[in-house]
Amino acid sequence: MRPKTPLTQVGTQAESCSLDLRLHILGQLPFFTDIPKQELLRISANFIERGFSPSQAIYREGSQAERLFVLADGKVKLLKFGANNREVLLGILKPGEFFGNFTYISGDTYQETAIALTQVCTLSISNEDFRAIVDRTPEFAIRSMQIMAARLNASTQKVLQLGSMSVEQRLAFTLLDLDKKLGLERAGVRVIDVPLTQEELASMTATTPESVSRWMSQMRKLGVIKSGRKWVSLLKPGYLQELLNPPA
Amino acid sequence: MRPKTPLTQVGTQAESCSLDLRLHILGQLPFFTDIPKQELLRISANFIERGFSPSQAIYREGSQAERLFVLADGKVKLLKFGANNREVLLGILKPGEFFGNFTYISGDTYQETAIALTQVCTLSISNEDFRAIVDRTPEFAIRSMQIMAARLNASTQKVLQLGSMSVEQRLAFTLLDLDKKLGLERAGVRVIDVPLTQEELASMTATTPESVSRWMSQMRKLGVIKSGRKWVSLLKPGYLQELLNPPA
DNA sequence: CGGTTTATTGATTCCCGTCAAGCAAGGTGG
DNA sequence: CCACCTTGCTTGACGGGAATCAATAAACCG
Repeated sequence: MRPKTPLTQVGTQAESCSLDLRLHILGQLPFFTDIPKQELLRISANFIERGFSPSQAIYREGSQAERLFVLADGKVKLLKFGANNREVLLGILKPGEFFGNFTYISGDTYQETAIALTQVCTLSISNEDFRAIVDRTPEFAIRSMQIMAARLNASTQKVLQLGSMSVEQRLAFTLLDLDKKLGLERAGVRVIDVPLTQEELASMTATTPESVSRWMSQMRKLGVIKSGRKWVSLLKPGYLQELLNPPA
Repeated sequence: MRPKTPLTQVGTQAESCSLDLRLHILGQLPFFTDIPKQELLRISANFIERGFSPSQAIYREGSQAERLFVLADGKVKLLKFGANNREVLLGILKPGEFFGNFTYISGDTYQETAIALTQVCTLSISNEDFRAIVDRTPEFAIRSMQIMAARLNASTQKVLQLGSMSVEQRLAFTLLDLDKKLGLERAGVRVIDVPLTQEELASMTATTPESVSRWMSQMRKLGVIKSGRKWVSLLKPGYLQELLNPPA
């Protein structure tokens, strides 16, 4: 009933990632298409890479926001502390996504905490370098705005979710969302490829670990999902989708 | 117990605002400080103005997103439909704020609906003109990003609110927030200067009109607030602030 | 002044959070 | 390889906060 984790495993490597990776990663980002090759080389020279181990903080809410990060490898969670000592999980990032400081307002601080969920490799650029690039590459500015717009939409989506759905719907929605973003085929079965505890799932959906567990047990009995310690797999996404539609 | 509305009244004027307003409004925006005078003139020439009556839609979620708006006068609400036919109020804008389409992705649509709460005057610029300005004014791009970052923070704040507070706390928080943003002194009393129904307040806080009414009745008995049809006034903001702190 | 919108209040139901106890999995070290 | 300990998951019992249903009243508008 509870198989071993089917998620992508990463050996406990050194906490840094290969230099080769840098240009490769950056060059493939949709973000940089349309950016002249020469400019790209210049830009990539400004990035530095760094590795992190699972559960290690990449930066914390409130500390000096000095860099803009690109996730090169692994998974990262963004979170923030809310009222009543509750931790709210804002989102999960996969390779290629940007996080950290987008704006460069002198003296500004990070608005949330970023923590590695797996072995992680990041590329990052300083505020100053970022600003310099924007100044000489309008296309870069537009792209940045598009990314921020996408992030804003995602956040708005979360507001909608929390503001209009029941716990069950939020869970269904969140699993479908995670599957769409992080799902992959593993031995012929769809798996959400990120190690999430039920407590983390609870803090994503504004509920409690107990409620998550109860609901997942139920879904497991119905054959809608499979799950184990820190992993979930969707067998009948259609069933979850149904839950989101008004019941009549 | 229920005095007449103490809010700012605007006569039912023509649905447009004076041409003089244009440069005046734009010139005073923090957004445009640091932008060369000459460029500012050029930019302002691209804006067109338009007026709206209370409850009139400025644009709707899903329709072609063609313009970026600046609110010149009046109050606007942004909303979106969530699950279970529930309407979620995302925010309230006051003069000087930007809304509409920030990004110019061809074929993109507005992500939310904007509705006038009062008589409203807007200035707006087309996607193309906006793009042209960004291309030749990096400072403008940075400013835009800062605005988007601020919007993202506000949205994140709302996620935190919905994800970690009780109904009572959300109401207290929301009133304090509205007061900070839209509060003014009227006959020696602080008033939240925007006509909001309890239903709208409910859709801002993810609760029901009944719960809002009950809580407000209670607060009124305690002398914490005064309220009437479509208006609220905070007498003891400190009391509301207390509600937000962990009860021990 | 009639009609519509908005606010109030009570009765009732139920979702889901809290508290509590026990179990399974995984990692570590002897 | 097993004992041990930590971390994560499961399940039950219980209570309360808040949604729902329903009816009335007050405020506003033409």
